[in-house]
Amino acid sequence: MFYITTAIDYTNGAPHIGHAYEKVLADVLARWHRMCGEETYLLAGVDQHGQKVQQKAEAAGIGPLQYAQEVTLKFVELWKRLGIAYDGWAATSDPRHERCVQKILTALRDKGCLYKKSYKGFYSVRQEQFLTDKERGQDGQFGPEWGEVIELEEENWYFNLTAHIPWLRQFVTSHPEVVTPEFRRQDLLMAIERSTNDLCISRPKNRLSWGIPLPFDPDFVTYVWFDALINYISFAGYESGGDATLPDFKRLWPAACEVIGKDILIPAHGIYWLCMLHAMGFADEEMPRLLVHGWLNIKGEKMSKSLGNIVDPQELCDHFGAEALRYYLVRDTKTGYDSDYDPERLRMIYNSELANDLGNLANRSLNMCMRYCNATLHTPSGDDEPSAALRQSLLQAEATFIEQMNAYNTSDALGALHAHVSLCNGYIEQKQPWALAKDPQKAEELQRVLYHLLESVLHVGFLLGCVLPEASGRLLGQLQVDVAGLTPQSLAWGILKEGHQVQAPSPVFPRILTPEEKEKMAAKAAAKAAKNNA
RNA sequence: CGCGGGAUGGAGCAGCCAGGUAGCUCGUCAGGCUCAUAACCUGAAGGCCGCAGGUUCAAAUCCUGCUCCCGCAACCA
Repeated sequence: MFYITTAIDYTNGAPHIGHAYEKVLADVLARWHRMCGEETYLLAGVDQHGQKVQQKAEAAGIGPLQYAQEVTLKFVELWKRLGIAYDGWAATSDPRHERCVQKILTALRDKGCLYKKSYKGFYSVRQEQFLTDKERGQDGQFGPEWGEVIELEEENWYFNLTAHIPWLRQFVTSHPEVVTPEFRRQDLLMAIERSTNDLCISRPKNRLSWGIPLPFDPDFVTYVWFDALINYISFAGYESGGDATLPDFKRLWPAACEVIGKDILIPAHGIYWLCMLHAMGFADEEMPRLLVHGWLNIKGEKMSKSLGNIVDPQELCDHFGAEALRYYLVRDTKTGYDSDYDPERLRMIYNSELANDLGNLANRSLNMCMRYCNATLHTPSGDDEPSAALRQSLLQAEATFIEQMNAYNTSDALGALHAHVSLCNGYIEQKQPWALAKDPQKAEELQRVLYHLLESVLHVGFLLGCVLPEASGRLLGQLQVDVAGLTPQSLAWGILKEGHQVQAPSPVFPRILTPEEKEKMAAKAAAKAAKNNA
């Protein structure tokens, strides 16, 4: 079982390109494992509670649930548009989740992991939060942005996080596979050394009402992380009491891959979450594995509302198509590292690798098959050096693809496929099938060439299915092959059978044109029309 | 001296760990081909591999120092 989760997105604003990247990455990995014949479960969802949602809802003059649901809809629409095929949906206002959170809280309190204590400090009424020295300005005072600052004493519930830190240190040290990439694990190890405080897990209701009430102290709601992180197990069926609408926890857990951003590794997932699970009684081998991705910057700058450089993924889909965006995101980003979003690169990579190289390869190969061989393929008899080299190249590309996908390295995996596509285009120049077609003596060689090309397109098109499900389907449709039951591991040369019939091609990856190019094309078409009329 | 990442032809990157002709994608220029989505193939131009030292027969690669850029800096409830 490959149980893969994504960070649940906070519903205080519309999704941006960074949200899209994470879901696309997770979806590609999930589709990859499904394709390999592994039972797979992809969980996505939204984090709906908390102060920011409450504030935004108040500003909008509606209830927090309604506000959260409206924003949730934007996420759901985007995932649909991007083809994110999740099996479970984790919305934290779901009663099944709330029940689970409360069960866990009760169990932890009974175990003695939670305690209540009082805290006194400076509190900003306007921002509704306690302030620390970090918020003080140069002059040592709290700035005007905090409004009225008062001293306040408040009781709250705490989780005995520090009691679990020695275990965590030992666990993360001795299990390097728990965090990918490795340099993030180093960050985590350093952060663990700085973890010296317990975690406050409640908010008084008079301050924050939009949350899950503590089952043993109704004046408080649950702190948002203690609520949100639990989604990974609550929606996997943990302590569900046999709820048939939820999966069987024993089958799913532990998560093979929790996809998160670098911003929430420390402290949320790397420290809180692992310690929470440990406190609940999960053993070392029941801990999830974290896949930490980087951020998308916009032309070298951090994406932020104040810079006004937020990129709307829906608009990108309108412009370039959802699959072009999917390909770009997982091809141009080295998993784990930051990358720079640039629509010019999107266009460039799509046009070059998909339209010009793969799409055109499929198109020209199919077309030659139609023209020269009556749409009929024949298994090759005889061999030659370039054809043998092509088969070797394909074998190599597939091995690399499998290896890199399993290592979450989508970019190099796709790069390997593209390398083979390039080789195929060179092979065509070398063999010149249009010349072979003119010589009846060369019929056998011609058939061999076309067979090698289409078998290649078939293999590449099939593997690409985890990134471009729709385009892959159309490609395979034109080849008239059914890949049901096929896995990357069982992919062997010779899927196309003697006498196989193919379809007339139509471009699977139409070029994305710039406005200038479009104009040029239109002018040319007009000139042609005028000529035809004359 | 807080931690980490980076500086490689016009752009984006690989190579560095295990020193030995500087490679890839895009762009530019020139050819070729005509099956194809103004696509494809071949070739060329373009880099003192951030700076300065050192080790070595040999340094983008190892060591030392420096400059510049970029993140992170938990807890702050």
